[in-house]
Amino acid sequence: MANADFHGCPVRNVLDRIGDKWTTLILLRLSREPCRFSALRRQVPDISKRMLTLTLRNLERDGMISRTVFPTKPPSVEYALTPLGRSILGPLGALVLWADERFSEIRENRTRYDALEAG
Amino acid sequence: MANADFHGCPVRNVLDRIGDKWTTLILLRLSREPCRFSALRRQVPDISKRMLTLTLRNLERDGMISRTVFPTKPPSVEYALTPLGRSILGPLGALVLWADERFSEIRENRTRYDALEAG
DNA sequence: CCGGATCCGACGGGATACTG
DNA sequence: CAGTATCCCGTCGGATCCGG
Repeated sequence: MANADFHGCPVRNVLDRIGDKWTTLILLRLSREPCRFSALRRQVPDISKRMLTLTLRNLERDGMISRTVFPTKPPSVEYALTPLGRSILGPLGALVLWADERFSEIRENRTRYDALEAG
Repeated sequence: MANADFHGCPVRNVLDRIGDKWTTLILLRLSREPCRFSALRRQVPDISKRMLTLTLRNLERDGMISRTVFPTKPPSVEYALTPLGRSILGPLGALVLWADERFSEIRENRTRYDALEAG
């Protein structure tokens, strides 16, 4: 297994999750209401079936979301946040807020930096 | 340029940074006091010169840290948080706290999930 | 409808050697 | 001391096809 030296670091484990491409978007979507697979696909634009499945599996493995199968025909599956999953919404929301407030400033910094580099 | 569709999303831009392997560790280290290149290398275990340089450059480009060159011989360079960089410590700290509090629970969930998969 | 299996390109990041 | 340049490999993630 790779990165064996990081298995014991809580911060790295959490950042590896929320830092990936889709996890945060899924969590934010599920924070509004439980959601089925197909509905998630439509509401999280551009995600592939493969990555949606993998992201949901990882979140389920961590105990952040629950997976409920309804034996209808064809079957339907509903995903919802667990208490553990809901508990990260606070810290995550603070970060999202920070991003919204400061991003224009960051973007200005980047263009200015890049302009100086070009000269 | 890749991921052109994400350039306008504040959340993705921020998560792409703090989600990478070293940025958060650097920020936390600099939150205690300004620090020189070599000191950072020693205090952030296992980081390579290459990745330390790249991470610092990205943070400087975003305006999160400042870079001050002292024309001594040999030269020394000091990195420090800017006000913008300091402003993310709150949200980041909340996340780190959450990680520390919940990681044991997450790890138990993972081992239980993996045990069921194996059976 | 909800996935799993496979193939493949792109990118992050480590190791190493060189520079001012 | 503080980087830069090059090579290389593992992983992430998209596309596609197959199955219950």
